Amino acid sequence: MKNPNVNKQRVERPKRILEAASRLSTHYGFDKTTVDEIAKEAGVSKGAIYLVWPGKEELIDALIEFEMKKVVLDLRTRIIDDQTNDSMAALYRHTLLAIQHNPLVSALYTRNGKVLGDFVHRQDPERYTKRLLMSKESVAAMQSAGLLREDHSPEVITYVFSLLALGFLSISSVIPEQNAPPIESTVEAIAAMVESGLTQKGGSRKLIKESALQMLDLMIEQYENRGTNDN
Amino acid sequence: MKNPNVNKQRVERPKRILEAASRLSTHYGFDKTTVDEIAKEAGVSKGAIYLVWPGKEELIDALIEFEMKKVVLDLRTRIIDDQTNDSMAALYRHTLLAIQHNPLVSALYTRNGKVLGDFVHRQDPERYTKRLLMSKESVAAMQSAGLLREDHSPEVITYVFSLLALGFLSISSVIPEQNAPPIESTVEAIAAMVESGLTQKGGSRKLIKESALQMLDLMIEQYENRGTNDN
DNA sequence: ATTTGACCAAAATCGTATAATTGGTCAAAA
DNA sequence: TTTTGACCAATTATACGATTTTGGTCAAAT
Repeated sequence: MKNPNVNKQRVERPKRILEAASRLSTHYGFDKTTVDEIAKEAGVSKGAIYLVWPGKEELIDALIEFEMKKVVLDLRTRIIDDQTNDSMAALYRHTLLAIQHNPLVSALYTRNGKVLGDFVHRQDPERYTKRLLMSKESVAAMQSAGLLREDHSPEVITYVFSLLALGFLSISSVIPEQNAPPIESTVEAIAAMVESGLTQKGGSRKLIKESALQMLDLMIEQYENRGTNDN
Repeated sequence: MKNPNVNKQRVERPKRILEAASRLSTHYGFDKTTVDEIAKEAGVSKGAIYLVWPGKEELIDALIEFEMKKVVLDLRTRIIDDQTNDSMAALYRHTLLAIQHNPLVSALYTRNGKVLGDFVHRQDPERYTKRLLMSKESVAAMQSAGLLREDHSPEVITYVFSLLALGFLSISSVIPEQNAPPIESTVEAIAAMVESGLTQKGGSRKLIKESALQMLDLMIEQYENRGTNDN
């Protein structure tokens, strides 16, 4: 406790382990990645992992949360950095790209069995069906704020957002990337479609960015609280 | 040859076999369905099947063509019957519903391994990636005719059409149907989105229907020619 | 001239004994 | 006190022979 380096080392260790697990899992899948390999990759012993989590299952849980948080943080900076275009389209575009940029979350979303393995599926199927896209509630809130059209129910809009993302993320396995147009133009077209088809004209651009960031900060806060808790 | 019933019986038999194969394959998948079972279900002997096709592989090929043709015919009647709404939105809506209505084609589109089995994947992967949705060429033609927006390339629009359909068809495996909004409202929202996001305002409604039917008739003709050929 | 179904070789499946791997533990080292 | 890694039980992979299933054939029946 005297040496702050030791303390820092200790609090950063779970993170290092998760990063190792992330690297290996994206490459070989959850099932094919062993606890031993993760330990080796993280430069710690196997026992050290069991000092943090009671079992591999809980490690995977933590890994998924970790990756989801990374995506949310990535999305946050994408939105903040983009100062030229505070539109609903831009918001959705950044969301798609942020998810696509993260292989594990992408696999989780598309239910890619190769990466997820049987591991994740064995449990109750609902467990990993966490919402990354806007929730029904957020959509409803945005409708009230005059940002999204109100002639579709929040359920339907949320559903369309999801299916659009799913299609975007899975299409590469049907149409090989070499036959596909550049991602940028695709995302651009999707975003434009969402903009003209689902948003309310004349909504405050400032409000869009604000409420999006508010939503994300809430999610980040939730991740942080959960991470602090026992597990 | 004297009795016309015999002749009719003969020409209809391949169809009966395909229908039997269709029934069994949608239920058990290609792999789990045996040639013998198909013969039993169709009320013919196994040899009779080999009188029509040289092997199971060719039977599956024929089955897929058969189902695709069914979808195209279904789509055709949907479009013709819908006299109230000759919009691009309606066209796309009918397409989605027609595909979704056919389990085999739906499985082919979403690459559902349970139904397709290893059988279809063993071959060159391109083989069964036939376009059902509008081709690049059709899209380009519709752009020239002022029906689709020209600020996206034909490739991008085709790609977005595909990914949207893929998302629509696969979402049920991620979000269970009980948690989903009614299909009608979903399709409605998607169609509205396509309409406002990808179509050119002021395009002739008559032209939309006309060119759609023209395209479908061309496809049907192609199926018919192929069916007449040797195999 | 057609159609059938018993028949066959090849492939898939099953049963199982053996070997290798892996999640998890804990006495010992640091 | 904290961390490690040899160790173990249990699960999973492998090998392989026996058994069943299945795609495909063809002499016989219709």
